Amino acid sequence: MTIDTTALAALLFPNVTETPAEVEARFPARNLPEGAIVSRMAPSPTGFVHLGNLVQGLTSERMCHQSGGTLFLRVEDTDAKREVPGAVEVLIEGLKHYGILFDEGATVDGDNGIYGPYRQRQRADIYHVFAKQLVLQGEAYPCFCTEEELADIRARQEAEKANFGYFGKWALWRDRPLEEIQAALDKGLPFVLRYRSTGSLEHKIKFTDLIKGNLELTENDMDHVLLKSDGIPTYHFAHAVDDHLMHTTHVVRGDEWLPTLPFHLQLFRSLGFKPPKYLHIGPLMKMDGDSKRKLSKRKDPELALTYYREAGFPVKSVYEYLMTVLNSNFEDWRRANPDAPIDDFKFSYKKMNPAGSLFDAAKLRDVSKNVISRMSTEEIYAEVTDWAKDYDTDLYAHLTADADYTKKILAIGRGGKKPRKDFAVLADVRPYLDFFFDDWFAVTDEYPAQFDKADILKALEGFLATYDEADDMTVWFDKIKAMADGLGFAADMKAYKENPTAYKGNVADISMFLRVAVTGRQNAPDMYAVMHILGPDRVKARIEAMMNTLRG
RNA sequence: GGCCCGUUGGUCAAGCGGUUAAGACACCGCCCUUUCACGGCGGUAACAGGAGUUCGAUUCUCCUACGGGUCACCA
Repeated sequence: MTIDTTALAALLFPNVTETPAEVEARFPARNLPEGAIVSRMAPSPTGFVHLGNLVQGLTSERMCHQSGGTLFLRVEDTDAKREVPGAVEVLIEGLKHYGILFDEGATVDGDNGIYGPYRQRQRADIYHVFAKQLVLQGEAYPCFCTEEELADIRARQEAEKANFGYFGKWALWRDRPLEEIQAALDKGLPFVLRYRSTGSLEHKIKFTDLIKGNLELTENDMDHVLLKSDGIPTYHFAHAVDDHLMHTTHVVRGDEWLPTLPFHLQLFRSLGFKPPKYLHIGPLMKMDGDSKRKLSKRKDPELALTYYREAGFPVKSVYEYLMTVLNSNFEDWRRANPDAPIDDFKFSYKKMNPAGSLFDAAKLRDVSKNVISRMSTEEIYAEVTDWAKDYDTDLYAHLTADADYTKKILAIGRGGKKPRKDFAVLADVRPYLDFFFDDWFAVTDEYPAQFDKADILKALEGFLATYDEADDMTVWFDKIKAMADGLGFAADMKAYKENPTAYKGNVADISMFLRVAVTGRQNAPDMYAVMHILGPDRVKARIEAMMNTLRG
């Protein structure tokens, strides 16, 4: 049975007057150098940006910008039900925060570029032109099935152990005569537009994915929905139309799209479009008990980018961590070029792993430690104050009260070949430097029990007796050694190790006595530097306070 | 259940027919060191299993197992 497609198209799209060719003329080819890659990020505005978005975005961004191409942002807001108010802004700001720079596309204020609108809901007219074309070609038809009918089909398929879906004999409206469609329309029944698939499960298609390699997939035999009852397209249809009109050359997306790829290819062919190249990325997984599973938005807070921001991971850290996951040679490159800007790294999709990878929080911390250790004093200061302003206002107040003082602290052991690596996250800064602030500093007398209080007192006294801030480090430490010797503590570590029982302790212990008095703890950065930053008055005051405590 | 993808040490991950199977994180030991943070040296630890193809398979093919994904008017 054949149907009059011209009549059907007129019935379904009475207001569509533009032709596909006219629409195409509004989206001219891009004027870009040979080999330039055009790609996009096409997230749906669900209210937050997640790690997967960033992985995909980073890949697209590197490919576009390293090839002299264009990266644009398209908002896939086709699902009105899931729309979260303000989500587009959250999305754009979030991506900007992580340094994904778009050349074109949706912005907070509107659109930037000639291939817009870049919000799909605003492109309804465009999709309708192509939908009408498919109807005319006999490759699309309206379906008036209700939710109940669809559920019933599914139930019967389950009972029969048949494949699920709307296809073949289950496709109730696939071959209805025009009169019935007309009647349903007259009744004002809602309908969706479906693709009339001629594919078969018996047929395989060969396909080359840039990450997964050569694939053999089964043809699509399902009559998927093209336009929803509100006239807005599904992802599939919007993808084909938009990426064609916007001249996308490469599509980077999660491999959960692989099963629908045959359908997408089918659509491109029906529409007469050349499909883009595809890169399907494996999912990010996490350990859940004994098994791996894909990171889930609902269960895993660490999927949201805001989680890392709150925890105090600098943007650069997250970026570099992701780069180590995406391109395995990145770490080698970074070791060889510790100070090079990350943009100098030659990113290659060929180095990407076809399998999903487990998100490794320990590795992230390690990468972050290195990233932060490489920052200049100014940079770490800016990073930590920026973070503290939002997440630790008390710390922020302390850090900014005297910026020069704070910078001196942050400068300890910074620079040089073996910089200190104290911070994995910016939140680590507070416990690291709290003792530099008098209102945070607390006197403790928690000395290990094996030491005699009298010796500790004598050491503190002895130190104060000869302390001169003008001493250079060698002189300063020689004085401590001399004092240690006088108290029966070994000044020379080697001598001590050879015969530990001959001494009450060693110079390390003496240093520890001072350290506890001055910093309130047994572990701290270099004491010489610490004392110089605190200044002689405070050093003295703290040591004296400790002596009073010890005397009871 | 159908279809699809994947599987190298605890984790990330090189390798792309012949290697003593890299490296990083984590872990352990030693060294350096006035503590810590670094740094150096070393160590434990892997090709899921089985058939083929081949002179030779981690690399190619098939089967099984396991893991993951997908089968919406969500993307």
